[in-house]
Amino acid sequence: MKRRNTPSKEKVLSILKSQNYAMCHDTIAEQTDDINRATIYRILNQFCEDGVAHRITSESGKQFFALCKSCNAEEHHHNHLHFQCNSCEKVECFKSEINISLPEGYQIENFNGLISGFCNGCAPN
Amino acid sequence: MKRRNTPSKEKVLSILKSQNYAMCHDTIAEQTDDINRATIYRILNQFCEDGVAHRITSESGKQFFALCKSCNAEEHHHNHLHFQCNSCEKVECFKSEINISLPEGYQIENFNGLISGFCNGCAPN
DNA sequence: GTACTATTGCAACATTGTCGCATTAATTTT
DNA sequence: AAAATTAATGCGACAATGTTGCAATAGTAC
Repeated sequence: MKRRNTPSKEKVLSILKSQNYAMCHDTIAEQTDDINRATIYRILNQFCEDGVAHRITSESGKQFFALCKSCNAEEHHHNHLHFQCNSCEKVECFKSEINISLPEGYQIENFNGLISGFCNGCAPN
Repeated sequence: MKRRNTPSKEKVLSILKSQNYAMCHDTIAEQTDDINRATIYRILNQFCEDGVAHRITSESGKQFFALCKSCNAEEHHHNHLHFQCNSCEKVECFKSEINISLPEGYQIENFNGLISGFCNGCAPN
């Protein structure tokens, strides 16, 4: 299925690009002119399939999306950790890749690693 | 608030004990005699508060619960990775603790690390 | 046994994401 | 440039999962 370029996709992409944080659906929606909910979800899912963005599932189960640096539809490398602040709820990507070793016979498809706590700005004291 | 011991709690605890895997709400529910949905959720949340169990959020956002080895209400240590098989959907705890280092000023409250892929039994060839 | 209050069941609700289908519009073909 | 093809969209309904308020029930301490 060949992708088409549309104003909605460009808009969502530019919103993702404009932030240094991973974003969730509703934050993205706030910044658009009434793109339909379902459409935003579909666009985000497409971005993940195409290696444009990656998905982070937060502890509450909510999905966040961040642009990929060097992925494409064939190769995703997301063995980095994410951090979500329990106060401001922002989700950010940490740089360092973590080393994953699996037991014999296991195959990895994806890694979702999320630290939660308090970020620099929100930490008490 | 002082905890009380009830048949429902004992039942849920014994179910968790009986498995080497983390379990989700519906798998637990299947093994009980009609304990109310909400009650099971409340019991599981209590176990997490009390350091009896820990919660793993799967990629789809669904919660899984596994017994803690050496936690209590004050101290939880769950810097280990979990693995969910995309085929049989079982969630297991891996032994090795991972080393988490945070930027200056950040505070960790919890870590949710989930590898997904195919387990030994389900991996294609 | 009584008093106190944690726990339970029930029903309603909240949140988040998905899906089918008719319509619209991006892209290719003529 | 017009027609044809089909991906993308909007809408509404739905699914899945978890939470909450409230009245009834049942542990626990005395």
